[in-house]
Amino acid sequence: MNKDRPYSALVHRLKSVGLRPTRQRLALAKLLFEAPGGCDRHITAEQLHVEAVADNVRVSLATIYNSLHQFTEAGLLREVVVDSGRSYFDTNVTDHHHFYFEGSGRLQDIPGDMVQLESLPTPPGGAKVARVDVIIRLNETGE
Amino acid sequence: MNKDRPYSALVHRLKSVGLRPTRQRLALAKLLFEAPGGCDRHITAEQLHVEAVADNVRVSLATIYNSLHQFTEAGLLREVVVDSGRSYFDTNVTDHHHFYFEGSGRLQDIPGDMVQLESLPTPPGGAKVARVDVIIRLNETGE
DNA sequence: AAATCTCCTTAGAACAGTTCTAATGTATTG
DNA sequence: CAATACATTAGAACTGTTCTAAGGAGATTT
Repeated sequence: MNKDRPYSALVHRLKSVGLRPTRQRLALAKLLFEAPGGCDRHITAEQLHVEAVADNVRVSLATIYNSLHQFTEAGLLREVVVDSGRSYFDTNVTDHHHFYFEGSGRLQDIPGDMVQLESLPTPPGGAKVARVDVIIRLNETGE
Repeated sequence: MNKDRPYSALVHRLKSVGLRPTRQRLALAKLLFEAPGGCDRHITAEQLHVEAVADNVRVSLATIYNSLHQFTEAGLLREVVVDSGRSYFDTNVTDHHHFYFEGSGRLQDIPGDMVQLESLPTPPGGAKVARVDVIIRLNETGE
């Protein structure tokens, strides 16, 4: 498809959410959204930093955190909290839930329509539901 | 075998899960399980430490962490992960879920039977379901 | 392209929550 | 009561994240 042409899909994507398409943001967006294999990713800041460095992208950890938060703010990523002390960022921003492998710390998507919630209780005190997270915590047996 | 006088229900409770009823553990158990009001609690290590000190219980933060983990291990507490960077411990170990007020960081129980999950997907690779967490994240409107 | 403005990136320090260490203290056992 | 095994402690260390202040780079105007 298109390579590093000035107006690649990523440049557009960043601009459309009000973010300047800087070198760092583009490189990170490429790693996040155009990973080989194209599947959805669950990545920590540290992991993304390692990937960036391995890909000869000179980027500081601070920028990784800045970018991840900006992308999340812009709706390009979703933050998943399953483990205190680590934040995962999910490139799948559609409605879905997660398996969490407690042994390895790995996350796996569950399509939204595979978990049916009924009789959701009314939020107290006029609060609005921001999101419903369903996390199925798994213990690896063997593997 | 009848050496233990029923000095308190808490002593018994600790012994029955294989924990020595030391002063510190007893004091913390009292704060956790016999709080005035008797309602279920969602507490962080730091909060419990403040309460202990306020109650003239001399206990170090390290012991708070040790005890919270031991209690959790023993099934007396349940750890709830809703926010990376903070661990909540829940005195309600029955099957239930949570409202999470994102603004204030407050947790509120939802009885287990008020959330009906159907068509739970099969865990991949022969993994066992350890627990299913449902977290309804709320935005406070007003206040 | 130069000037300019604004935003971005950076290294390292700072920070919060948690765990570790190793010395001392205490409940239990014999 | 002595011996033993486990518990507690203060503080250091560690991890993941955020902050700071200075220089760098994209956008805009000339």
